[in-house]
Amino acid sequence: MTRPLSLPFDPIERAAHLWEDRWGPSAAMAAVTSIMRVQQVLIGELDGILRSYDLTFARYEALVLLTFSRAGALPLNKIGERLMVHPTSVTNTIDRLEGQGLVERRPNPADGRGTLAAVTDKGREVVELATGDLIAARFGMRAYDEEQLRQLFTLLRVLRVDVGDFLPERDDT
Amino acid sequence: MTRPLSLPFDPIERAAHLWEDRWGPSAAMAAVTSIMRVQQVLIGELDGILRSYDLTFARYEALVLLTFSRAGALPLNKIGERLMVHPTSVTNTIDRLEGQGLVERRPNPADGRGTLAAVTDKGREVVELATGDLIAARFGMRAYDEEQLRQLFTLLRVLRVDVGDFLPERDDT
DNA sequence: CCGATTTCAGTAAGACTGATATTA
DNA sequence: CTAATATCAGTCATACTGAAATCG
Repeated sequence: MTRPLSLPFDPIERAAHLWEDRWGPSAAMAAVTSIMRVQQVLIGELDGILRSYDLTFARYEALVLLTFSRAGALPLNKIGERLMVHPTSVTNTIDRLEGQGLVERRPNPADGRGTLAAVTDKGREVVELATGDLIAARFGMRAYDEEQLRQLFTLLRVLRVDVGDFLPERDDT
Repeated sequence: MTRPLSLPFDPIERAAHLWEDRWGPSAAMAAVTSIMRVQQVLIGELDGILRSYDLTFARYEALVLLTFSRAGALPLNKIGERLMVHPTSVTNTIDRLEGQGLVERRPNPADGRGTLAAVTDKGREVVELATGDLIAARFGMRAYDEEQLRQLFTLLRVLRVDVGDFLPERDDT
């Protein structure tokens, strides 16, 4: 992306003012547009960092998920559930990781229909290195302190609950 | 996207805990992952709404931008600047809008190298209708009240300033 | 000549639909 | 039999690189 020097004004704020004059309250529109823009910036930076390892953030997430599982292996459908991606996208992601030797496919001993994706040793090495780089770059979130990061997480979780990504913690009393 | 019924736990929060045990503070990772997920949810809903008009959110944004300009027309490079998209993407976006009869290309009278994109009457109609639908859907942000929307905007602006999207308002005293 | 504007050709990653083989 | 699992083929919108034509 060409970074064509900062605009002298906030383009989203400007749009919001014009919006307000024409269609009324613009807070939702301004927030949505901000999310889109921030996501675009972040994915650009993260994919840029991961390019050295021939990874994208999507594939990195899958790898990390596998290293988090006890056996270093998960059924593809579980991967899709956790990462919230389409089954065909999981197949595609694992194809690529397998092609890079970071993951291996095995039949699922517990379900003859299923396949497990298992991290290889090389996969674990790459995750460690890539994670180091991402942490050094603070995941592209250098602008925020810990408190702000928590605020963001909490605010965004409101929507994730609302769309039914997961059931909010039940009280076990 | 198959919406495979809510998980009984927050997958991002779970990942954050495992992360913490292994690599330390996870707030940045949790926030980034949340942004990615929320963006995915929102783009899915917005593009779904706009599909009736054969639009995507990206093309809708370009159309709105044009209707906000005085003459209903802007040079392609200005569109790219405001929407923060790559020049070739602007060409592609305008190609599609033009193919749908929502926009017309004209030579830029002020710069022989340049091209203007101008909204057509049909383009203005479609924007009105599509905007009505988006507002009815509250831009996918039904989970939030006005105060939270402002918080989100403000928090996200911190990053947009940090990466140099625009110069924060100077004080004209 | 240098630089800005736009387009084009080509590549890549991802999201999705619809169909299919396999197995619970 | 139905439903779940994974894959495949193919489509689509987008992002990008590199090169080129045009003009200031």
